[in-house]
Amino acid sequence: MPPGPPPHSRVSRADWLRVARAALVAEGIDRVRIAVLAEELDVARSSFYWYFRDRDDLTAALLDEWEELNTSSLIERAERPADTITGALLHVFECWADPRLFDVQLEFAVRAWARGDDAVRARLTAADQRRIDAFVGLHRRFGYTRTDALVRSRVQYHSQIGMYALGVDEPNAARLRLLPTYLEVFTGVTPSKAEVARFARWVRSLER
Amino acid sequence: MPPGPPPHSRVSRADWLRVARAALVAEGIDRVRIAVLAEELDVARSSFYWYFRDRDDLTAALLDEWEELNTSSLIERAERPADTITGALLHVFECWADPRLFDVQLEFAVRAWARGDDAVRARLTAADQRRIDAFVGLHRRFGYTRTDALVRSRVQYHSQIGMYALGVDEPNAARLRLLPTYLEVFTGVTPSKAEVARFARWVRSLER
DNA sequence: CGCAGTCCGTACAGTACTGTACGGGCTGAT
DNA sequence: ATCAGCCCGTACAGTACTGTACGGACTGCG
Repeated sequence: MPPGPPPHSRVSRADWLRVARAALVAEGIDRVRIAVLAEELDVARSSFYWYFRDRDDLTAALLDEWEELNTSSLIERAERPADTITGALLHVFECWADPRLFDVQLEFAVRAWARGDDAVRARLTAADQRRIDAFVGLHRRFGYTRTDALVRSRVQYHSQIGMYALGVDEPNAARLRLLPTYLEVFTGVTPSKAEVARFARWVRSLER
Repeated sequence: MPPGPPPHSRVSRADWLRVARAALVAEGIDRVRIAVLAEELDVARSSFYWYFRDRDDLTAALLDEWEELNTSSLIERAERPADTITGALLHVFECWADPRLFDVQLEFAVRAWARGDDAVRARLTAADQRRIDAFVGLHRRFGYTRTDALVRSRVQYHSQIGMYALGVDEPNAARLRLLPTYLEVFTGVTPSKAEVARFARWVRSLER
């Protein structure tokens, strides 16, 4: 087992990161304030400077966390083999349905952050490119032309990001009802009832 | 002609709004600071309190500006008559191509702002609903089913918002090359060469 | 020409932070 | 038992703001 923190340690680096990430998600990077986090953790600010060099050190760690979490599962799902294009898309959709695979709140907090920080923007742009490339590869394996693969990848990825940007939150039942139509618009192909039903079962199994 | 400001007035309310909007767009609402704006305008902070009650008064005015600008032209274009569904969509696309009809930077600054402010979020959600409703009406006029109209409206609006969220900026030539494919994915209908060519001419006329 | 009203400079008090200095309690290892 | 090293409390100095008070310059109007 991993060596836990010494018992005389009131908070850990992970605790600072946890409350910082919560603040980033809830109110944006500008309101990630050491003084505020210290108050939430009920500890003196000087504790912070034990675990982090300064505030920049903390924000860099937050960005690393995001990069580690959100891009890998998306790419892994896009590369997973499937019998049909609609089935392949449904593999990707798992990321949009399961918060453990893709943290939407964190994603958008980082996007808002990137608006005022060029270094963050650069890492975000690179991540977007890697994700789109994986989507294009997925379509190419099913015989779409280069242009079709690019446009459909963009429409799919952009509309998902856009939906999150709008903060749409629909109950799963309504979303599943529209799912076949989404798949048909996205791919130009009618999905089989079986694969849609399988995905619907998977989503409902998540709810518990 | 409108009565200009008195000559002994160094700055106007519009000046304050202008630099505030620039700061909002560039760095987010949290960095719209009266002291900073005053320095940019090269005027004392006390001038601010002549034109605005306090900082909240300024941010409310910024939100009004956004609501006035960005939603009306989008809805107007969505309601404009057309011979084909693709032609109707091209009317809407004018907003995405002409910064005078839709200020993308302002739009996303407001979306980032809404993440940490419930009142802003409420106005944003209402605006999104009005826009989507206009899109759905457009599709219904061309015979799409309720479900199809809703899904296609969302895919179109969300993917546009998502593209902006990603900060994609492609040269017009590349974008126009992909335009027919986008239209076909969005509508399920192949656009005529004539309407695409007409739109391309209009875009290029904007560049000058 | 004087006056009412407009607009801004200066000054003050207060708030909310940042980073650093320093000391001390607590811990496990020797 | 003591000691090095970990972790945090307190205190200090500095920065970047906010809103208010007040006076004065400057304007068009009677």
